[in-house]
Amino acid sequence: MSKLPLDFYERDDVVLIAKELLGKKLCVQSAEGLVVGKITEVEAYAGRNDKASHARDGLRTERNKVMYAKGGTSYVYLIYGIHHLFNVVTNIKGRADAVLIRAIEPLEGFDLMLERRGKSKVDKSLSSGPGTLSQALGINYKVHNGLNLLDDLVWLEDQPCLTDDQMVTSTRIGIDYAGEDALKPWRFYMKDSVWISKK
DNA sequence: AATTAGATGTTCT
DNA sequence: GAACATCTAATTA
Repeated sequence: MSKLPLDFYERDDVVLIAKELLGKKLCVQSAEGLVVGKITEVEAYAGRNDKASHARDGLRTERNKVMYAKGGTSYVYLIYGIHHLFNVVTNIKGRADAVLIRAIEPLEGFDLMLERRGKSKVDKSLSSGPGTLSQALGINYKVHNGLNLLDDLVWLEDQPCLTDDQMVTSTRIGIDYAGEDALKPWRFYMKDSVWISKK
């Protein structure tokens, strides 16, 4: 039930933090109600030496500037003109690491998620994918970008970490433009979960 | 079951 | 103007 503290986010190892985020609870409060999901799939993006990151080569733009904020900040942006992707900024201020949340298992607020997704049944398609999860949680890049995850709008709650044999490691999705960095094994998902974007 | 195409809008060259 | 950390429906097999 306790929120992840600043210390958790400000460490200098995105890959480790990404792995530890598996199984944690992601909570979003809105006027319509509270929605909670368990994180089942993540990807790590490093501020340095990672061509797949928006912050590659120290690049600083209007869009990615929140990646340089302190750990425990949200980074939400629009992709393909349609989907809102939710990231957790990590590392200290000035170091642009981030973890992309790619899938969740719904825990609370089923009705609200179904309504927002225009669905009538709870199944894998409700929130297994970075775009659909944001829709289910009501995350919008104009509203939820640059928020402090220690506040009461969007936050993460602690849960036991998984062991390495409870997770699967793979390359990241949709970053073919990144050259050899596309081969980095920085995507992690829960082995025994159905709530995964794809194997 | 697997592959393809179209949607959509913001950012960066 | 091209590319983009995607999803879905429609098409092909």
